[in-house]
Amino acid sequence: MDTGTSLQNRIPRKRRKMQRVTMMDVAKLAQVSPSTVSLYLRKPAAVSPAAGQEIARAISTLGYVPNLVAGGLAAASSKVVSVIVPSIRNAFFAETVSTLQSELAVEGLQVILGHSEYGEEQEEALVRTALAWAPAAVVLTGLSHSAETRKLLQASGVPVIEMWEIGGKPINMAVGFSHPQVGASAARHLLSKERRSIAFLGARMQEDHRAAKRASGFAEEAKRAAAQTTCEIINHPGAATVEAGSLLLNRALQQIPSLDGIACSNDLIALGALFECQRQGIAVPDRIAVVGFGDLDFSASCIPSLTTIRPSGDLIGKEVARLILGGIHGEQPTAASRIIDTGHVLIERRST
Amino acid sequence: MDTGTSLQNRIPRKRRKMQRVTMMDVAKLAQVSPSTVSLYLRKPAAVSPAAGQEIARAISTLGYVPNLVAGGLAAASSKVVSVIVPSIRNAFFAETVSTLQSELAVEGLQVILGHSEYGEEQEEALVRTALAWAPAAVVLTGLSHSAETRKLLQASGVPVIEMWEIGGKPINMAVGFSHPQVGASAARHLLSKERRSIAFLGARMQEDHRAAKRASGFAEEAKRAAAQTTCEIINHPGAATVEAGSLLLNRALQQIPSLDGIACSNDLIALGALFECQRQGIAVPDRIAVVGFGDLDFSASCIPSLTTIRPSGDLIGKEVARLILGGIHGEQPTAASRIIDTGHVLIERRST
DNA sequence: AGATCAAATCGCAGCGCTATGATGCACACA
DNA sequence: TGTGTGCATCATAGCGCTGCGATTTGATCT
Repeated sequence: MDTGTSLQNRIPRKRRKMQRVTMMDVAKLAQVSPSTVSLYLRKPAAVSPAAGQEIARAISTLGYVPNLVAGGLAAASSKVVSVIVPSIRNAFFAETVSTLQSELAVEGLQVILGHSEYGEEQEEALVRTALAWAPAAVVLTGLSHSAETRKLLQASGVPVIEMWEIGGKPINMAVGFSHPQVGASAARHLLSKERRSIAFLGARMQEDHRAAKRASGFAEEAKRAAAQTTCEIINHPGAATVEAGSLLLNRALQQIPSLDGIACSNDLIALGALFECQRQGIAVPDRIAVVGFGDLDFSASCIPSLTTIRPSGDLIGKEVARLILGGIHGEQPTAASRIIDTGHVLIERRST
Repeated sequence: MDTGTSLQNRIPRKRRKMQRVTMMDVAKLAQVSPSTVSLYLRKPAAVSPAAGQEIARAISTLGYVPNLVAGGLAAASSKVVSVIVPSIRNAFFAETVSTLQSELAVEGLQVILGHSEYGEEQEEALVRTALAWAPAAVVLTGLSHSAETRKLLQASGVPVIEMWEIGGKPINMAVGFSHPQVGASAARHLLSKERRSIAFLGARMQEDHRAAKRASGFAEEAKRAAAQTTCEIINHPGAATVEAGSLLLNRALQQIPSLDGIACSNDLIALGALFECQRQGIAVPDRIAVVGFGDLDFSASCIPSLTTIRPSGDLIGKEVARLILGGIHGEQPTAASRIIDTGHVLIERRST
């Protein structure tokens, strides 16, 4: 009614839940200032052993859990790395993400995950929310992104690492290998086995640009290396599954009756092709030689064991982690170290 | 020296980077207060259309990206869900995480990922950092956790969902299925095929409690259902791989020469067993029937196609998302809806 | 004893946002 | 004309922490 009311309302209304244990509570119990607690948490060595012990004791008796959200806000960069992959169901990326997560966890960094499902628009939305976390770094898959995505990332000033592909110009840093070269290796291998009617079997290549590049690398090498070679690229619009492998093999046989060698964009497809051969009584490698890609779990054990190209998702994860951690420790990557080629290895087994 | 120095230092030193576009910048450009911008971002309907348009325009011209870290701090709960799985390389969990991530992304929630590698200590550390993010929910795998982990979670007041297992008492909510029942289903199926010398082949069962429960469910059902049944549980200490499947099959044959049926804790192991049978000329299912678990990508396509139990990691992801989103919208789960049984389905194929 | 210096500790001012009421305003009612 | 109602908008007070100096302490030197 009267102005007294508004004066009364000046009484600070506590929004504080009085629940969460804060750094101040720890400080109080340990008889030091909050700053010292903060310092202890970040660089324990900078605090005297006595105070450190006191603080440690207080933390454990109170069950204090630091609030990284507050820390991130205050420090203007959160201890988070945003990782965007096409699909975590894909064993390639699962391996990389797994390794990356483990390596980053050592330094207290968290991985925030997103799947683009091979869509640039989806990726853009993911990048947008990723940046909203003021992450320590953003990790993307491949070098193809929408213009807007690039702009967003560039404007943010956040370190960006593109993985699983090199060969174009990265936004900032890249860790991976050349997909055309992988295709070329597969082609060379088949040609070295005297195969002259060959095909590349891939899935979803309209969206999966990396698979498409493996395919074109394959075709170009085939054309370049041997004049009288028949070479086809065959695409399955759906996902790269074992079943797709069967389908693709049949289509390849239809298109090239004399087919004697195939390279697959994924070991799952290769496995499907192997099964289909078995079903139809086609001898592998005598009649058809098969090269896969990925060196998945089963590839060494299947029948016949699968010749394949290992891209080393593991190593990619490690290198990405190294770049991120280096950046956090203030290292400026040199021009050379901005692009890391993890290479690929062709593992010859019984299927060729 | 004199007090003047400290007075001079009173001049506020700006730490502000003057880089990041903030909500205030948007407000200024749109000629409204920051509060209105915030309101618009959270509930656009509460703002007048005119102001809304103005704000939207300002956001896009400035390229404003909201800072979720600041938002999380102010709102005392961040738009993050922390998910901890044993391993993302495992196709089961990859599937669940993938679905969960997609479902949560719709409402602007992010997934933070951690792998426990089947270690309770690791899990505890992960839970600790997870809580440091004041997440909207924490999702764990399984019902077995260290006492400290339970305490931490309970004290935090954050909603906790345990997935991929039901049958014990969850911390809060659980979505999954009964592993002993899965084992029992496998046993019943083998028994129904007149198999009486059977084995359960599992990997890493000292750490993977869920696999161990499938094994014991299998053994118990075998014992219960038929008196003259020979039944062994065979464990491989390493990871569940195709190669482990080969090894395990051989060990099983050694221990039970009359072996005529196996159940595997994972389709990868089953595939390995299948390959080993093929190598040794053992007819499947005539001599040995094989049941898997997981219904992985290859299971329908391998030779012979694999009878397996589908746990539906997809559905688990969906239900977990539903619980989380319900909680965010203020729904209080009833006692019944706290535990969701997603069941399992035995898919009979040619291997039995 | 007094001066000097490094190490340890502390106080302050934000980080960018949201929650909470308060305020302003147009319109309808008495 | 004065008052109530409801909507749109706003000002304020933090959320819990860190970065930056400033200050204190204790040891060493002159």
